[in-house]
Amino acid sequence: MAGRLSTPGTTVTSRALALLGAFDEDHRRLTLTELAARAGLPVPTAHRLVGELVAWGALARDPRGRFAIGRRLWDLGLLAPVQTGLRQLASPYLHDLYGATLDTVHLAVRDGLEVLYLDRLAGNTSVPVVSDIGSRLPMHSTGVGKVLLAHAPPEVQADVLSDLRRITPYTVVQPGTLRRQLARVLRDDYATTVEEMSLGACSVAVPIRAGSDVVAALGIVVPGLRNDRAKYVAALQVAAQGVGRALAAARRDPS
Amino acid sequence: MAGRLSTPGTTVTSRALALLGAFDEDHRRLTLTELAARAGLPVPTAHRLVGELVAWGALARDPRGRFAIGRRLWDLGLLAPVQTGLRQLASPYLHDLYGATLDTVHLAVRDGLEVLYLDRLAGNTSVPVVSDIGSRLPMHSTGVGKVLLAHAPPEVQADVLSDLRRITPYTVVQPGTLRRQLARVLRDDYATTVEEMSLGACSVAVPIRAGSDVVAALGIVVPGLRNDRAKYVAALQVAAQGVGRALAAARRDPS
DNA sequence: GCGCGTCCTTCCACTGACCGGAATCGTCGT
DNA sequence: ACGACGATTCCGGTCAGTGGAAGGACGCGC
Repeated sequence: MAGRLSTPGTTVTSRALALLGAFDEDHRRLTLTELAARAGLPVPTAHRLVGELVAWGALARDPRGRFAIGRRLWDLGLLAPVQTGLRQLASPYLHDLYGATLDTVHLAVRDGLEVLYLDRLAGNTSVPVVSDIGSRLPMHSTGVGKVLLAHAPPEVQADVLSDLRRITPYTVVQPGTLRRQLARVLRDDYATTVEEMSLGACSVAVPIRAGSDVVAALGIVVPGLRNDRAKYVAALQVAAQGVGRALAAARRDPS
Repeated sequence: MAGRLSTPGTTVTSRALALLGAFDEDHRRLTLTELAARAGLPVPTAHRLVGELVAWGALARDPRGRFAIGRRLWDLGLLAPVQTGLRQLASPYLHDLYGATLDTVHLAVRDGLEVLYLDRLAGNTSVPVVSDIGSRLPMHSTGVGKVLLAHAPPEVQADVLSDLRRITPYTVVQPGTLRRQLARVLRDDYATTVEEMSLGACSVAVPIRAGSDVVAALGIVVPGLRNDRAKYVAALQVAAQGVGRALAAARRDPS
């Protein structure tokens, strides 16, 4: 009366990964039962797998017996190639930029149809900023997103343009309007948003290039854009070019 | 003539984890064959498991067909509880400190018998700094290490004191000397090093407290320590107290 | 062009590691 | 004391995983 009832086709590995996938921004700590439910596994099965994950250090138990992502996965995550390298290289330039403006500064790359934020220096202003390191936001409503979208392959652009969600009253939801904006981004080599992601927040962003490819974007969030737009664009471009040169230098050296 | 020859006791999960564990600081990119060898698995077995890991996003293939840690593991790593929370909370204070001094600033915790660096703002000076985010260094030769060691449980202190590796000619390798320094750290509430980790680099560090527990350390690396030591200590303590207050506030609020 | 070395991928029959319902064991709150 | 809930342990049936062998896909030297 025992036997295996798991739906065929499910591998052990995929189950272990499902357990890891049960954690997200809003669920950093889970009990075994929650974990099993979120991963779609029976409790005893989850128990055994989780035991192995904990033994290895992928998960950890907190004092209350709940589970969380372990330190070893944190270590591994830092080894992820593109992000870490880029983040480390760009870090000093981000700080320079932050020092010069004291506004919130972002480093982001495209991940599928979204923007992935690799780093953020939080400005001390009270501008509402929703991004956070590791978070993803839509491309059509952020400065860095527009830059990355403008340089993305046509099929990505088409996918994004076909589903423009409204986020604030000022979000651009007309494909035609956005397409025109993207053309302008290519021409001017920078993008802006005005309260399109959150009210009271405007942004300017520029591309970061490795050779001729756009590999990331650098952005700044400010309370408003008056006549000082040129100042921000200039500071951003200096920083972006610095990162680009550092990237090129690093690419020649190791790999 | 097929059959299973794997040594009994090895689980699928442990093999998948062994594959992840094959990556480290010096091996960020591996071919399938290297991966299999480092994980101690036959190539076909590694091939199948790696396929699942890639499908899930734990690993990624680069253009040359080699494997590396994937973006999804990077995401997960950011969810690791202690570090992320502390890092996020401390971030603005680190930036303030960096802005005030323009020297390299560190946030670190104790991990076993070593110091684990959670964050670093790289100063633009040319002081040789060996630490990096996620890296581990010995406790007896770094400023943050001495702070954390001074507040560590006696058995940890004993373990560390029993094996003081020499790193530079100035590294403290006499247990008695270090013990006296630790006592002074407790009295003065800050620690210093003078070229004990790398030549040309000195450091000052202070503890970060949550309540009365020391949970982390804040340090700064400078080219030399003259009469300005007091200035650094004061700046560090202001920042550390700020982080401590933020920690206390955060602890009251959510979980 | 051709042989050779290296690495990647597919195949497939055997079998022991995994599965999960059921039962047991804490540990709460009432 | 008792019920409710979650964490553990048990254990026999079975199928997912195993890995040697064979087949490709390159790249390189001659």
